[in-house]
Amino acid sequence: MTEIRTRFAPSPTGFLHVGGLRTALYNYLFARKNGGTFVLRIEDTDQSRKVPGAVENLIETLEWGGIRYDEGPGREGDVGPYIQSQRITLYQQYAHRLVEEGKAYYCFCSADRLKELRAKQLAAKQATSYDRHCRNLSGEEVRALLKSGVPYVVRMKIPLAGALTFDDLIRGQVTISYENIDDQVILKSDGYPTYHLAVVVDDHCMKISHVIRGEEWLPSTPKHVILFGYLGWDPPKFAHLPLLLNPDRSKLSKRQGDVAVEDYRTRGYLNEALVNFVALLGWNPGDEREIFSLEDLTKEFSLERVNSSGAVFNVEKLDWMNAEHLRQMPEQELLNLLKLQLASSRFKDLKFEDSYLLGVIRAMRERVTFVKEFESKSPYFFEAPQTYDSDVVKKRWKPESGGYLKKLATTFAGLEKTDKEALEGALHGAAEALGVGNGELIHPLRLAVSGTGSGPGLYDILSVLGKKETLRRIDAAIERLR
RNA sequence: GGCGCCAUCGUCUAACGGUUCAGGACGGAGCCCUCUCAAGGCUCAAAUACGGGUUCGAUUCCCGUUGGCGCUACCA
Repeated sequence: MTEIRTRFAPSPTGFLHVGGLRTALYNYLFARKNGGTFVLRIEDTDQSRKVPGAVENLIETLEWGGIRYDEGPGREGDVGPYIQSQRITLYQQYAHRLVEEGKAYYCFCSADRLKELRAKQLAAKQATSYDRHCRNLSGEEVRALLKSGVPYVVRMKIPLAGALTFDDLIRGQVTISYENIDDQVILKSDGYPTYHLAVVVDDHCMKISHVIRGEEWLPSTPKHVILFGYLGWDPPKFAHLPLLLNPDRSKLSKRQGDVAVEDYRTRGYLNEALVNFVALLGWNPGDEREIFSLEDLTKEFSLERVNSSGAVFNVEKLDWMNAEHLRQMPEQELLNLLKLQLASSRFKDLKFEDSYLLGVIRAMRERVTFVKEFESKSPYFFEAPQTYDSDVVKKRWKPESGGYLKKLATTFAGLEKTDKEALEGALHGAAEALGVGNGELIHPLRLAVSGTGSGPGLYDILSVLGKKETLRRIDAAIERLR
């Protein structure tokens, strides 16, 4: 059996798209699952669309997602280089070989002629396609044109009649008639190959066994299959993934929300949550599990379970998944994330003990979707309340509350142990002594220490804050809410 | 326009001709738990696009229609 080799081949025209993340992920998972190799190749054959820094950004973002390539830029294997602009002579050799063998031809048609042809076809309501004008040039004509320095491209010859059928691992057999395929340009006038030539040459030279890519490539796959045949190579197996869609079911794009992986990263999504989420857009394990680590996915993934219809990128479910991953995360890991978050917050100058932050984590973990919400949803763990929620004051703070809390404070002050049980016992005792229900103390106290009416259990808050801080906040509240 | 792909709750999906009043999850509604808010548990509403076949039997297979999307560049 031949070795499994997959590749992710983005063009460095900007940031990594979430659709790209999923494509990369599936390639990575398939390789991992089958003991194969995952290759990263940069397709930068369009000079005009190059964006500086995009390659570095792509790699960095992939690594953030935990998708580590085995071979690629900076991680050379035997079949490099892995950047197409460094391989152009290779493509040129093959392009000219195809011309020599009569499987491709020079085309000297100007952009203007092509444009005109197009306009004419459009006006006549015909399919727009190249009219193969240069396919019929004589040897002398070609030599003369070449000699006079007229710019040219190389086009592949598509058979004039018949049809081509290829197998797709996800879609089964796909058939397209040759008459619907253009004599595709494979080498541009600037000497760079087009995607079609480069992808075929590289997938062969890099010994790629499975081409797993987006569905937008399905219509051009026949061209690739023809090229593999012309070059005398066996084509790899193809698997065309369903598209990721906007809520309105158009192809996922900017405008209708974030599409860059980096955007989700800065918005606070966990890498494992985003990866888990995109993995499930088009694939499922066959049972009802939904929460997976990258490692789990590696064990479970199979191309057979990839489906063929497009999937809407539903942020609400992503949010839920992020919360799930947050809840499952080991405390120490969450602690590190929280420290990072705090370091870039308005509390960055304050110092908190790990044990204190761990207390915050235990109290808030079930209540947050993002790490930053530890800060935004419960700022009272990091600073005393400056104001008190007026609705809660109206509902919970009665004229006698101040007096009750004063009494409660005295009880607390006398406490030696201030764990949850001791605090609860003390509060119950105080309520009984005052002859009121526990709620008459609990609610005003929550308001006093947190400034809000919602959040973790009161005793959890108190035990995290500690006795001294609790008493200080009670005093402040009595003063201010008088 | 031409060609191709796709079609189950609002969304992600399960079902690989019959254990199905079509299952799960997100979101929504309600109830329980409860010091609040969450989390959790329980319950409810919500789908096989349409029309023909094939078959004893179709969500499942075939055809057509409709719809959506993609491709149709010297972009990938």
